[in-house]
Amino acid sequence: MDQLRETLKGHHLRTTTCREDVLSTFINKKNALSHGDLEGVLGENYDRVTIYRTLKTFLEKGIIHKVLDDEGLRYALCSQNCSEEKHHHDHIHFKCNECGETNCLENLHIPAVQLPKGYQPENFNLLIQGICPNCK
Amino acid sequence: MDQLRETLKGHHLRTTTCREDVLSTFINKKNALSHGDLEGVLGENYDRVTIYRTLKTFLEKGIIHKVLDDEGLRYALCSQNCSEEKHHHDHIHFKCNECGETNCLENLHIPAVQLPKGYQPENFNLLIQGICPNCK
DNA sequence: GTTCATTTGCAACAGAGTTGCACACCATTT
DNA sequence: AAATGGTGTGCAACTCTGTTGCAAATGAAC
Repeated sequence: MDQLRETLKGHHLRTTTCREDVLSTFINKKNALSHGDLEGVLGENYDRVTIYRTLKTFLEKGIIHKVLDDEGLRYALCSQNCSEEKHHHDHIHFKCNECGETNCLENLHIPAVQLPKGYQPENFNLLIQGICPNCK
Repeated sequence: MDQLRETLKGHHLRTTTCREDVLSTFINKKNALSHGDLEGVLGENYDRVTIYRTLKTFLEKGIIHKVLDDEGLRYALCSQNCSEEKHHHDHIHFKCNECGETNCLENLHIPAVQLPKGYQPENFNLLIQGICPNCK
């Protein structure tokens, strides 16, 4: 519980129950979550709008990052300590076509790609879809 | 013009003016297009809903595929001849942070990634964001 | 405990995408 | 060329997702 407060403080955020609950939901469920997922869990306690704003704040402060698949937008915890200034974002995400869960594969790096002349890459995002170990 | 009819027929679709126009828009503009983009070009001639349904049909038949970036959903022509049964989708997309355009990099392959045990990949989607040659 | 800035809830709104239904159109048959 | 049947289109209404403005509530610092 204090862990939550620490994290929030570390990112220069006031501790509020909503923020604590959203953060702990991310920590407990390990996979990427959509706004709808969070609303499902916390919707009784907090307003839709508040959850949207919490996500937006977390994004800006570098606590979470966006995860995209063909179904839409989700969010996941940043592994490295991202901050407002510096986001680390060369992610590999694996989406299971069976259970629908999306997870960050933290330890992997995206292999170098030889881009055609003139392209100046800034960040990389690899989405792999398939079957996850749990569904195999 | 006959080219369009051929393509539609090849995917078992009736030729209608809307489908021809949507298809030729994709062929002329080479980058990925959102529903909104198409509505901007063709909205005077066709209903919003019709454009949605055309996109859905094209997706199902394998004429176009989804492209996602942090701003939302777009569509681009399938390079290979995809069909209803078989989509070929190991794509690299490059989104320019300057002009906002997203393009498929057709000729590149995604290098192999060493996945942890138990992960069974089916397809890969790499989104690279940065500056494109035109905006450099 | 008071204070002030920040956060929250509510209501209203905006945009994206969907559904049902009647009419129009395409391709096929005669 | 006209009739036919199945498919596609336009319209209206709706749902879902996300946003904005404002007043009331709350957190942190004094």
